[in-house]
Amino acid sequence: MPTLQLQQFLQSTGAISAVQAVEISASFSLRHLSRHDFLLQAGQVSDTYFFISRGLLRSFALDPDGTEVTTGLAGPGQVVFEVASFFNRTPSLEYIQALTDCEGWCLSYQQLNELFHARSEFREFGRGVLVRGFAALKARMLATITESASARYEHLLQAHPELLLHVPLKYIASYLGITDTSLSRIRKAGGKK
Amino acid sequence: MPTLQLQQFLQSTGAISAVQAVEISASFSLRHLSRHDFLLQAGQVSDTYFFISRGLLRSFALDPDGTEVTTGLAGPGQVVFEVASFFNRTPSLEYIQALTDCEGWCLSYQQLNELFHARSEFREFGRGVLVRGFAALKARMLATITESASARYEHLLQAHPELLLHVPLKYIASYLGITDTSLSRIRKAGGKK
DNA sequence: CTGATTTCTTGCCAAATGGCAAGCGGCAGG
DNA sequence: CCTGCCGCTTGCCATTTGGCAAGAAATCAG
Repeated sequence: MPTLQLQQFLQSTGAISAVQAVEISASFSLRHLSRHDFLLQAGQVSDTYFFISRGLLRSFALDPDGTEVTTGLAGPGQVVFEVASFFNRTPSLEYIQALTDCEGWCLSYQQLNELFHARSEFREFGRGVLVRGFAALKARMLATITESASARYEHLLQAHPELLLHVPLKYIASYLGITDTSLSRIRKAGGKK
Repeated sequence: MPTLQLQQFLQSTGAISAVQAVEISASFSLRHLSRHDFLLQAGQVSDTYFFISRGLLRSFALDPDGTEVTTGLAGPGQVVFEVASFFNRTPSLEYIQALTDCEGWCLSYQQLNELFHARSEFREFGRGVLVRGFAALKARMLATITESASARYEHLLQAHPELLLHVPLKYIASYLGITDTSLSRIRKAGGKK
């Protein structure tokens, strides 16, 4: 099984050795998602810790009016799951949906917990993933406050140009905190910021 | 020592029993901060896991222009530390400063890690704290995108009316993602949102 | 292949927010 | 005291962003 990407990911926090990564990766199971499939729906308890090896996923919530708000975008090399729902075993407020056909490796809550108990290095890794996600969200929050919409768009493009190929404009817009109309105008204005 | 608040906090995630809370709380040491003291400065490695028993603290970052942006506000019953710096042992990008005289209980990184190794229930607790903080930040991010500035202000007031007493307007404004001028106008407009 | 839907753009105007500067009032330190 | 800084407000106007609607373009499903 081509678990190389997964093994590299397991080593990415520095807590897990190459040998350990091979052993741990054996606990994951392969899963495919078709475009538009939901990995998680609001009301369910998130029970899949999903490492993406191929494809793009989007998480979103509904605001009081029922409008979808994109809360996250993820591609190969990232894990997706709803942190609060997964660890607290509470119903999720968010949806996670495949934007393209996807392939990845997953663990259930129970499997992850068993690994946590059995392997302290995997615990460390798990914490590292949480901390990384936390820091990324803080950075995004800060950018939302300090940068203009067009600057945030430019940065997203530089960091993840692949998104533009498969993610409808409106999803990117709500991720950036603006409307699709505004994003269209920002793109028209082009490089001149 | 009046560690009651701390013990209650330790029990708040459900992972730690009352008896365990008493034992664990003994590892914390009391610390006082005077108004304007820094618990952490940018460039330092966050090494204090600080549970607030009295007083208010503010965390902030500097944007490229050198303007302070309030990234967090915390009071009694909350812990403050810079997650990424603390766990990754990297220099912090943020400052944490006392807005009023403060009292609280703290652990160093080493002490916290020793407790993690010695006590699985404290590990669970630690994860719970991280997850809680993560969920709170996600909620704040979502509100920043979906709600108007005045709505965000009203909600902050309802949730933490005590802040208004000790936190200068400009700090609250940058926490909400607006200028102090705009916040002043929002307050003038009053209840009518 | 083709009709239907979704996605994207654009024009017009309104609403929200920012930038700057002046002014006021209180509080702190000399 | 009294003086100076700090915090807050306010007026004026510019900029950003949103709401709505129409139309063009791309994409999807049968």
